[in-house]
Amino acid sequence: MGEDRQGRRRDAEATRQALLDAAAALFTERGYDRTTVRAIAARAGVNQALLFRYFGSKRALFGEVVERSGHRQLLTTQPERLLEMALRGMLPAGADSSGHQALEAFLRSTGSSDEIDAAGRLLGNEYARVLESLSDAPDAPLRADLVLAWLLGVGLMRVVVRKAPLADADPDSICALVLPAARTLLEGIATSDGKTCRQAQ
Amino acid sequence: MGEDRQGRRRDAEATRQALLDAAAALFTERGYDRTTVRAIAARAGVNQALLFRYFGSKRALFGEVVERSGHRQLLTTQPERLLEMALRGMLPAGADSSGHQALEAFLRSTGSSDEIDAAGRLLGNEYARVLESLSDAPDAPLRADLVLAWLLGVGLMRVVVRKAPLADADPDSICALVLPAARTLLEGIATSDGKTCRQAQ
DNA sequence: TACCGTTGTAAGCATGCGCTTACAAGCAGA
DNA sequence: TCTGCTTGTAAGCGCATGCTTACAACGGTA
Repeated sequence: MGEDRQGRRRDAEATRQALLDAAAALFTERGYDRTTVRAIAARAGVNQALLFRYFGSKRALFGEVVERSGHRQLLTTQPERLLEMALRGMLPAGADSSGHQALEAFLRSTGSSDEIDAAGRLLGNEYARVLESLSDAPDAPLRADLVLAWLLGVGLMRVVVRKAPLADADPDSICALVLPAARTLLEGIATSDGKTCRQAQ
Repeated sequence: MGEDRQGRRRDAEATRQALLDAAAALFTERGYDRTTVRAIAARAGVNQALLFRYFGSKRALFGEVVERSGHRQLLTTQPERLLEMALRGMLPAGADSSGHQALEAFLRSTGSSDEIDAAGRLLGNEYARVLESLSDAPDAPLRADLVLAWLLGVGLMRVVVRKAPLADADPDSICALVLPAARTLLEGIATSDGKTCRQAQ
């Protein structure tokens, strides 16, 4: 354990980044509650007192982590591809485990505290706004939320509950089932009584 | 606070039930980590040492709670109605807050520990088996998991993240959007290329 | 070289947690 | 009434946590 940390021995910015990276990794792996400041400092190869010097508190650190990786991914993904990218980000089969790390970190941290949930709400708002832009329906915001809920639910079952067969299914099969349904939901035209025009047979 | 607890002053079965009820309520409200054994005992109006006498550990208590309310709901709901009942159970607008409490308790507790996740997996298996029976598709188990994931995701956004507009939408609107799509997913026949037969308009 | 703010360190404080222990009070059978 | 098991209680143990403090080492500047 303990990352590199070679180079200049005294470099505030470098240790800040090391802490940020270590925190992102641990929050993603274990969630907020089960990640201790001692573990973060240890993985970063840094004295834990520095964590408080640079970030003030564990919660503030979490906020910076989510904000950083959340924005980073949203900004580099084009809207039409967000749905698939986010879904595949929930399916840690591919090597690109860093993709949409923020969603996973948040997923493992739900219910830890009101501030954590609030941070998640902000992140969710950004994702929803993008998804919403893909829909013409009058209730597009609600539809976007439902799609986002599905993404989170799949992630929940897959990475934290690890329930078979979902946890073992290959990403392509999942995408083949989820993406068309999600797109239908986003694109579907609502009738006056609130039901989608497609009947439930 | 402290529930009734009148009647016989010394009644092991009654205090066991009081603890079970208090634990169910608190786990549902706050999740596993944020619920303390002291709080459970206090709400039950019982000395906390008794909790350990009767259940051995906090985790064992959680297991009994989930098993009890999970089974109870599953046994009293007919398969065809499970989907709607479980979904509405996630939307705590109606007064029937006790419905599918187990799913909500689990939802707020994900990631607390491996044993907790395992308990959730067992519960999920039971729900999935019922949902799966509604589908004729060859990959019915996976489809059932995806539907269950959606239910959990909606609950996550609604009760723990409380993200608008999903959190504020009325249950009927949500059902009108989710149920047809979920039923389509369950009933839909997969074509050779993996897309459902119903086209996206 | 002498200084001084910045960066790093070791130790510990206060708190809340799950859980245990030692003991009192109630109740049943003799 | 006496005995012995069951039920309830008060106190606290040991530990891990987030966070703080007092101090040492470094390195640029004068």
